[in-house]
Amino acid sequence: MTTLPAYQNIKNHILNAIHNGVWKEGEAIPAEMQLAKQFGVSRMTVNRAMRELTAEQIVIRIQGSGTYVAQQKYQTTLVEIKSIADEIRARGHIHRSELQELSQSKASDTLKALFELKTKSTLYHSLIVHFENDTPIQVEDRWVNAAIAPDYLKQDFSGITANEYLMMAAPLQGVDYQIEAITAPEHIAALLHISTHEPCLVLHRKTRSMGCVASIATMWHAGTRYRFSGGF
Amino acid sequence: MTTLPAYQNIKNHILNAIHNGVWKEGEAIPAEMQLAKQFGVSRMTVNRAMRELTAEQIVIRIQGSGTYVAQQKYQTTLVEIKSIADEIRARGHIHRSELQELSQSKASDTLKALFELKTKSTLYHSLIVHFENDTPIQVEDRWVNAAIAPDYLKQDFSGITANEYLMMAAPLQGVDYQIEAITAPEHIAALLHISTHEPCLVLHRKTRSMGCVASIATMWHAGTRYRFSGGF
DNA sequence: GAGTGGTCTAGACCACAAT
DNA sequence: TTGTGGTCTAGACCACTCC
Repeated sequence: MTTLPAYQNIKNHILNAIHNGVWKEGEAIPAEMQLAKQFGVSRMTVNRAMRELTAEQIVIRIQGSGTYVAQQKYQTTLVEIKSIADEIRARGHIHRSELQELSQSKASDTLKALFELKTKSTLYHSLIVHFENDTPIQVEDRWVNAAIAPDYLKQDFSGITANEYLMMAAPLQGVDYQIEAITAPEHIAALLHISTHEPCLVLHRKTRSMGCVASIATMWHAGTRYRFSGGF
Repeated sequence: MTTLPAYQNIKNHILNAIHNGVWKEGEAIPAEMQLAKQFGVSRMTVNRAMRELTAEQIVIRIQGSGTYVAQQKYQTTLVEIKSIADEIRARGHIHRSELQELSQSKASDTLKALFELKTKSTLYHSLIVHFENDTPIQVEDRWVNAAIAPDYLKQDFSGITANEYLMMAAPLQGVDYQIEAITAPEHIAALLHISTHEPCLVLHRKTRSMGCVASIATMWHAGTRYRFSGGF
């Protein structure tokens, strides 16, 4: 273990003290000048340590008053899921999509239940393959509530993703997700250019708008070519 | 419009220049000394501006080399990842874990890089299987920085999970994740009671404490028995 | 060896809060 | 008025990269 920078030692000292309950939520922490003397360090060094702890929401600082321990942080950790098109473009690669299917039908019993419908309303269905530099990266199998997005069939999905259109068509109220690892059925595997026994990273997403289910999508990714990532 | 702090003006100037394409991704930004002269300001003030832009992932800095525009990011929605033990208990099922391996060693070159170590420090390694009602649900392969959790080897992992102990041992500062779908190597597949060609949902997690990497864990789940879920 | 970022100092002036 | 944090300076030494 190499010697840590002075500001990091100060941060660790503060973090430990809070963690061990020496200072509790809302309580005041010694002033910069005092900590500077205590650690035999310049005030600027203490200031950096405290400024970083402020950015990390460990403490709250009030000018003219003092430094206080912040409310405890969220214990749950989060993973970000990004838009496939934005993600590809952000990497500086070319995003292209191919519309495999676009149709309209009455909801089956299964879909009626999934969409939480009382009657067998009209649904739209699309099957789109997203490419990154001509490599198929995602197959997006989507059902859309016609009542929410009546113009869905008229969209040009080469210029706008289904997701982007839905975000424009109606305000998003809520989302539910599931992520799983399974093998793909034949027609999906073919579109991804993989074999049927290769693992797929699958994201199921249900979005809500206007008080009802707007869209249910299943997004298939080749396990060898795609992963979700995130952090804080 | 009150006058902004000098460091904020510098940040805005850099952000605008990147936004307007003056400097593109990967390109170098003028050195601290040069910016200090250009803005008629001390180098420390430029340093603060650049340090904050680094924390915001706008730029990347390489000591001895220079400052470069980072890749742009975009985020949309979030998935929550819960503690396996809590999750099983919350479902009203019985959680039990089996310690397969617990050892100590010097970091290999690969691990040294992953832990962002400068020297080949001591690491602990554990391999734990988590059961839900006697069905293996997760294999947790974990490396721990001995400097952060010196008592790791002495823990009784039947009473406390490795994750719970680490949360107690040192305050958590940050987490990074990756989720992928791949097939398991033989020894993992055997522990999960699955075949080697069955898809696994794999979570890689790196946690930070005290300014360094505390733990790197790989969590393997049978694709047929486990999924991540969340929403808002 | 020259240039870069990483850190640190010992002062300083200011805006603001508490008293 | 006193003490707090917010900002800034003009130096400095170091580790590192690049040539």
